[in-house]
Amino acid sequence: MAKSSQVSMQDVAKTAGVSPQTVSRVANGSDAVKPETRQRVEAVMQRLGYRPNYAARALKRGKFQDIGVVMFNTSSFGNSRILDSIISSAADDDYSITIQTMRHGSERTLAAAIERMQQQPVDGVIVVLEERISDFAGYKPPKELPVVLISEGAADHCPTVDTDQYGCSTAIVDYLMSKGHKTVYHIAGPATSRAAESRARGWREALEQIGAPVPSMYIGDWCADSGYQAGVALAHDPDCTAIYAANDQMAYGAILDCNPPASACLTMSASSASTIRWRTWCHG
Amino acid sequence: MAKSSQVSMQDVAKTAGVSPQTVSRVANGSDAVKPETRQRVEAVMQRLGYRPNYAARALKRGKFQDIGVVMFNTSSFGNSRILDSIISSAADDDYSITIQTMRHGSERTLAAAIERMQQQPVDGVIVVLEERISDFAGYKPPKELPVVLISEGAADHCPTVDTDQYGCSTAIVDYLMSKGHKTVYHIAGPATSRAAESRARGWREALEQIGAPVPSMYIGDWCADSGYQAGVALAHDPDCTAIYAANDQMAYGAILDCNPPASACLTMSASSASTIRWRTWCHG
DNA sequence: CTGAAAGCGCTTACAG
DNA sequence: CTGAAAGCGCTTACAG
Repeated sequence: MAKSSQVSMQDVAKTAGVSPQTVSRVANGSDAVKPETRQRVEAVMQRLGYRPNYAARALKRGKFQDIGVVMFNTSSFGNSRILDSIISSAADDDYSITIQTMRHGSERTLAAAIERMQQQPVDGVIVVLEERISDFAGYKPPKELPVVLISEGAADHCPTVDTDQYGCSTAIVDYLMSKGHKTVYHIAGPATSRAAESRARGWREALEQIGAPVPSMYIGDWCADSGYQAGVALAHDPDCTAIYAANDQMAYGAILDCNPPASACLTMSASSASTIRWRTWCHG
Repeated sequence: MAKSSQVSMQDVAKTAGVSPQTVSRVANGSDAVKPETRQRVEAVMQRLGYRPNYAARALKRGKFQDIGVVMFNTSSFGNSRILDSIISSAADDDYSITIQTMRHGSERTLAAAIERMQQQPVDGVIVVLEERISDFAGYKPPKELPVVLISEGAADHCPTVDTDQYGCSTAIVDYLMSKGHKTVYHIAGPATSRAAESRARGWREALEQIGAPVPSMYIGDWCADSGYQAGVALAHDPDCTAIYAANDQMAYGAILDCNPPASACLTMSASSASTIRWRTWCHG
C-alpha cells in the first residue's frame, strides 16, 4: 500500500462519475446498485487496478478476518501438519493466518506470546504448546482477544483442546499385541513434553492391562538420532519384536538398526484437528 | 479489537489529562516528552490495558510491517524449514508473517496467489514454488506490491532466488565416490519438480565427469513409499552400494529395504536461505 | 515539551 | 437505487 501508487475508492468514484459510496457497494457486492452502474464502476476498478485498502477496511469493520497462530517452530512434523490444516480451514471461511514462533531469546511464556500477538492484525489466537511453559496453568487471556490453546491438560482460565494422546497409545499397543507380539517396546519423547508423557503412560497402562511385561523405556528427543541410538540397543535384544516410537523421526532412526530383529515398528503422530494418523512400517 | 472493549488513545489521553498527541508520543517512544508526563501516561496505559490499534496505525503509516508467504503446503520438510527461517528473520526486523497456501480447488497460478495476497495486510510477498506453475515464466508482479519467488530458474519479470540444487548434487556424488563407491544410484523427485530435475542433472553430470557408470534412475514422488519401492528393487542389485535420494522422505523409505546391500545412503534437502543441509545415514 | 487540526481510506447509518 | 456526512483510531506536519 505504497501511498503514492495506491488507487483509492475516491479515485474510482471520480473517474466513474459516482460517489465513493457506490464504489463501496460495488466492492462489497451489494445488490442495491443498478446493473449498468455496477458495470461501469467495475470497469473503472479494473482499469485503474483498484484494491480495497485492508487497513481502512479493518479499521472501520473492527475486525481483521485473521487468526494468529503461535508455535515453538513450524518444522516439526506434527506442527507443520497442524499449521497446514489451520490455514486451509481458515481459508474456507476467508480467514487468513498470521504465524509467529516462540523465540529462543525472549521469554517463553504465554503472556509474552499473546502480548506480541496483540500488536498484530488478529481477531483471535491459537497457541500450539508442545512443551511445558511456566505460566501455562494459571494464564488468563485478555478479554478483548480470544485465545485457544492446543495442549494437553486444560489451563485454568483458557479454552484448551488436544488430541487423545493416551487413547492413541493404547490403541497402538492393542494393535501390535493382536499381531501376536509378546510385548511392545517404547521409544518415548523427552520428559519436557506433555504429549510424550501421555503417550508413554498409555503404552505402559495398555501393557499392564493386558498383562504383558513392560520393557524398560527409551527416552529420545524427537530426533532421528535418538531413535537410532535406541535401535542400536534394541537390535541386540532378542525379545524385541515390536517397537512403538512416539514420533515419526525417532521411528525412522530406530528402523535403521533394529531391522530385521524387530519385525514390526509402528509410529504415530498427532496431526491437526484431532485426526490421528497411523503409519505402519515393516509389516511383519 | 472488539470495538466496545477496546481502549483507545483518546481514553488514555482523557484519563491522563493530556492530548492524544502526547499519548501517541509515549506509545512510540518519542523522547520529546517530559519524564514525569511519560510516567503518568504509561501508568494509565497499563491500568487501562491500552493496545495501539493495528489497523489505524497501518492506515496512517501506509505500511503493515508484515510479509506474505505463499507455499503449496507447509508440511513438506523443506517448506517447513524455509518457513521457520523466514519467520525468525522477519521477527528480527519486527516484521510478521502472513501465510497462505495454494489451494487445490482454485487456480494454481502466481496471478491468483498474488491477487489474494493483495487483499491482505502485507507489504510484500514471498512465493515458494516447488512445482512448475503455468504462468511462472512471464508473470509480472503488480508495481505496488514487491514479489520475490523462490524457485529454480529466473522468471522474466520477477526477482527469483534459489539454492544451488545442481551444485549440491555434484558435491554429494563427489563425496560418495571419494568413499570408494563405484557409482551412485539416484532416487529422483517427480518430473513436475524443477528442483528434482536439477538434482538429477547434477547427479548425472557429476558421474559422467568422473567417468563412472550412470545407473538408471528411479523416479519417486517425494514420499517415503516411493523411496521404499526403489529400495526394494535396489536391494537385489549387487552393484548398488550407494544411493543419493532427492529428499529425506524417500531416503527414509529406501533405507527400509536396501540395508545391508547399500552400505551408504545419502540424502540432501534444500533448506532455508540457501543453507544446504546434508545428512548421512548408514555410514558405510 | 505539548496541543489543535487535518486526514489516512474505508463503511455505516441516514436521507432522499 | 444513489449520495452527503460522520467517524473508525491513529500519526503527521504545524504552532506554540
